[in-house]
Amino acid sequence: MKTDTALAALAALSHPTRLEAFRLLVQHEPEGLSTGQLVDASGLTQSTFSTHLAVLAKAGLVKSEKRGRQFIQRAEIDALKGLMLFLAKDCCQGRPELCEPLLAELACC
Amino acid sequence: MKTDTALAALAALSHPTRLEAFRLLVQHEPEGLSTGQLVDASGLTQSTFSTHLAVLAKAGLVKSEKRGRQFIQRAEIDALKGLMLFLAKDCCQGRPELCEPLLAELACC
DNA sequence: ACTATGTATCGTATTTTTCCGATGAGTCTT
DNA sequence: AAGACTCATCGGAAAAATACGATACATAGT
Repeated sequence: MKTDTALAALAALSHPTRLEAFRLLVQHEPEGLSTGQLVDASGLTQSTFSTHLAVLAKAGLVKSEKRGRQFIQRAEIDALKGLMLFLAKDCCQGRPELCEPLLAELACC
Repeated sequence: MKTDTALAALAALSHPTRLEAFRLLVQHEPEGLSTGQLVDASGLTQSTFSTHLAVLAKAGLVKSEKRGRQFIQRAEIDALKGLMLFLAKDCCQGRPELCEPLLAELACC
């Protein structure tokens, strides 16, 4: 994952509304949720949430698929994976010993 | 890791200057780097970089230790670990099967 | 065709972030 | 004690993010 991509993903997830939406979408993999359901869950205006969604989409964290007259939003697990790998490489590259405890904790889930 | 902590960490890392500084500090674990060295590497003004550093510190990603008249900055690997666990739990909790490929890739480092 | 529905986009006001120079508070050297 | 050094913080300007209502556009149902 390129640095710019990681930066966009970090920025996208650094907002409460967007992080919550993304987590919600991850929980609803692989069926996804319609934009309207996400708007309802957010408690925000439709237009405001739409711009948030656009940020997530631009960062590659969410993909939408048109179904009828609504859009089904789905979390891009691969993008999350890519972001985590990017972060992990910060400590793993050159310093593998720093990451072993991390991997041990991750293995628990 | 609490959601607010994760949000602060994500926001802190979502800026090019701060991400680069953090990666630099991780590479220099456990000796750390002085604030001045980080300023030089950033190419920014001392004051501007200082505010960036404060963001990283507030998010718990960097700890500083006074040594003589300079401050030695060190990356808080545990905070990074916590953030990665936070992100991992998004997909692992309830959906362990989504994380297995992630763990496989992480194991490579 | 007409109307209702679901969502994106535009325009804009408010807030927040980001950047800088200047200043201030410690610390070392002489 | 004086001067040089390291870094944080303040004040303010410029840029970006965030929120909203209004509008536009496509699709579904009648």
